[in-house]
Amino acid sequence: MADEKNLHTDDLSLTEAVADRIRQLLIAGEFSPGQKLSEHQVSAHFGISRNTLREVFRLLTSQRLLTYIPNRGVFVAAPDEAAVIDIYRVRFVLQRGAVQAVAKAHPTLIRMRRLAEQGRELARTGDWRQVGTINMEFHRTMVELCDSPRLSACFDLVLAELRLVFGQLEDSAHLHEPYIELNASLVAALELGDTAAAISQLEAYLIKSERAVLAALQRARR
Amino acid sequence: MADEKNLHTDDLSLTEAVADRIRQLLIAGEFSPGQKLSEHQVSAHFGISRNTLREVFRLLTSQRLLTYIPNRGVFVAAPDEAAVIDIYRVRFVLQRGAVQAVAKAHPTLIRMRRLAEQGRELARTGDWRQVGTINMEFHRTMVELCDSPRLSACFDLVLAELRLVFGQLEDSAHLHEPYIELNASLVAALELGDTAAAISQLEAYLIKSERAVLAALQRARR
DNA sequence: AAGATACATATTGTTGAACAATATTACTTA
DNA sequence: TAAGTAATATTGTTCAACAATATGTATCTT
Repeated sequence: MADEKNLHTDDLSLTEAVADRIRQLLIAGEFSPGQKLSEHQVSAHFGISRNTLREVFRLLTSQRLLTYIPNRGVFVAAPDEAAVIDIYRVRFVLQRGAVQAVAKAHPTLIRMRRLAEQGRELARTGDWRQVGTINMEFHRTMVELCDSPRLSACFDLVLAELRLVFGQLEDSAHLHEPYIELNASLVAALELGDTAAAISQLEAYLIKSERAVLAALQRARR
Repeated sequence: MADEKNLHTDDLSLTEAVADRIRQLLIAGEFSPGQKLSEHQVSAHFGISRNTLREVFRLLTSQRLLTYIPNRGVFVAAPDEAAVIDIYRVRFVLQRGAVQAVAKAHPTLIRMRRLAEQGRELARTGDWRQVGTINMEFHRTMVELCDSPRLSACFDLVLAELRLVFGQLEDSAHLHEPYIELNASLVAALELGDTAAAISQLEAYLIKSERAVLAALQRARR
């Protein structure tokens, strides 16, 4: 891979800039799970010192994107089946919490509707990568219904982990396809204030999605 | 304050050991909120290098116990009213999620019952610091009903933040007193499998507790 | 006296080299 | 082949240095 240097900008410290960049790469699946990241190599690659890189590693480790083994170094996280199950458990609790917390006519609902429609359009064009991005954004927005920065931060972490899983899969492309319609009807239920319906839609979505991810993960591990 | 050195042990890296120690101090209210922590001073205090300390700061910042302002340094977090409100929002979503997720006769229920009783006994002795610790432990355990390491981790973060708030208060002593009985009846409802009752107990608890903390915080800020 | 300016000082941001402690690899020998 | 040992590489941590930014102080102006 070609070296990347001068990531430093005015508003972002070098540490944060490199952390953002590595997070990007991780989410995009540019590393293989479990791969070792040597301090020497990586610091040379980004043209930064080992000391600075170690701060970066601490940051990403606290976000569960890297795994840290004392005296052995830092490795790309390799979420296994248990991790996926746990991630979906978090999603269920947080997203159900959002549905139960939403006041009818919450302004954020409008953004959700727009994203749901955007997903539909993109699905027609067949740009599945984009569909995935929009789908994630849809669910992120759902959690913002809670108006809770801490819940949103927690949710962002697990979504990033989930993207790490997607990066491991060969065929993550169609993983979002069947859910576009579910998103739309979920929004509809929320707009009507029909909490019970929204929850069952959500639960259906999460169960299906979890199964698909687990299956794809097992296929990939073969 | 007397210097503390040689925190290094076999199983804990120096960075982690110092992070743990500072977290302890923060939770115990040994620093004042908003207080600046200078790299020079603190690294000298613990007998570690600035580089290592910076890793520590990154860890604690990611746990919201410290606040980081670029080029200005690191400060003890000073959770305000908005933070408290948000913390209780997280608690409600996570703990309600736990109540809704619990299978009857979950082994963890036994630990909750034991903690509830322990709280009762300690209340009689009047050791309010211990009562507070046990109460926290009770609620931590409740979230463990989810069997989700990620949810527990998230909950641990907000509980630590909450303790930071307590540290700011003059009279945090009796802040746990009225809730001991509520904890006991909450366990009772869970053991009976009466989810609805458990949720309303929980909600009552959280609302009262939130109000008390907010009031005490405003008093302390005066 | 209040406010702006410029200088001096302290703090943070980052680096590179160094060395001890721990892992990994390669090699030797039974 | 297996075990043991030496050689090598990597991590853990420190230190000293310097640039960039922030803070404090003395000075000047009106």
